[in-house]
Amino acid sequence: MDTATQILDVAERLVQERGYNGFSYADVAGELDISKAALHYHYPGKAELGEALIERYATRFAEALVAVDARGIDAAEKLRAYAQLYAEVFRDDRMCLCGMLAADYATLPEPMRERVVRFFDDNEVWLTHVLEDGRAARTLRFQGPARSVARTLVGGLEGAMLVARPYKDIKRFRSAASLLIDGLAVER
Amino acid sequence: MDTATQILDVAERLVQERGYNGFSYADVAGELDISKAALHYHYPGKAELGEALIERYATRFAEALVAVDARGIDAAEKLRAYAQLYAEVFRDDRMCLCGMLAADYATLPEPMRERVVRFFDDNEVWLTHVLEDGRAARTLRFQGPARSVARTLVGGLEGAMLVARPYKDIKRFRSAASLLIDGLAVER
DNA sequence: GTCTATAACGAGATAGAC
DNA sequence: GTCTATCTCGTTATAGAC
Repeated sequence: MDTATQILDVAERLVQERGYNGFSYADVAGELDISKAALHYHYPGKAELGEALIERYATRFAEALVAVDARGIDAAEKLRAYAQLYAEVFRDDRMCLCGMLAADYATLPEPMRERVVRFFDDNEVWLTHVLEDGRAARTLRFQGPARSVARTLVGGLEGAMLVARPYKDIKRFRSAASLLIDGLAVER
Repeated sequence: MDTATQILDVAERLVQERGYNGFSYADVAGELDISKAALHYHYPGKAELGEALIERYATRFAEALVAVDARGIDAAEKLRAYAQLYAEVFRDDRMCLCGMLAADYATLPEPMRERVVRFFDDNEVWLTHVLEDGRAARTLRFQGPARSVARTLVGGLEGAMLVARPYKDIKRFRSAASLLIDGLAVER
């Protein structure tokens, strides 16, 4: 695997575990046994590395959502698949990259901020469509704008990860995710 | 106001805005126009300052919950009052102190970790009682253990703050909080 | 209690050799 | 592409005077 990718892998994990202000070039270089200078060759500064991290994470997440759409499952199942994406991130004590960066938001350079917001916007758009489809098909039941429910779901899942992480207990996360989603599914 | 309290006030805001790894003794000293050494006199190290921050925050929060109990309102109204506590924190771009520290959890000294977890535990206990009371009085309706719903609420509100903050939009927070809580209230 | 001065270390970044 | 060496600055912390 090429160095640039290895750097992203390590830095991604470190940000998800420790936050943007909780890791350094020295940490990444140390784990890969390369010099900090090599890191600066691939990513000129921490800001550029941060942008690359969000870019890759958001792209992969978007692809995962396309894959969910391609499964041909109903809206309620899509929501469960969506929560499952978060559950996979939660393993080995990671927070959602953009959830973590939302906490660090006030200290982020502007280009990173924009990409974090776009990540949430994209998630909301996808969820909004799923929710509207589900309501139309009567597999989901909720009141008010689908967009509001979508925002509640994004926040609810991000927060479930945030609070469950200190307990290192994925059941805590799964339990909250189920309550959030099953509350929307018809036949409860 | 004495210096120790002024320090807590400034440090609290900085942690809530920027995170534990996003502020420094120099930031606090600069805002108060005192020296860093004076800061070390009142709080020997960043870890001790951090402990004092959580201690005061958790105490005030617990007092606020006692005050809610003293109002003599029904369980559904108590939940709305609980969400209102979060809404007040959300003003001027602050995250819940312990929600922020949950993000920084991996980098915190052990004494701070314990207090963060205790904060969430205490919140869950209070909410669990409210939920059980509300279910018994038929002002709240939900399935499964009250403790699970309590955890979903804590996570949902923390996450709503986390995600709404980049948008600087309290309506985003209020909307999510309402959906979380009104979904539990009878007569929907 | 508060200051100045300074130590000790780490972070982000650059220069230039290989 | 990767290295060593170095720079500059910020951070946490201490010593000792006032």
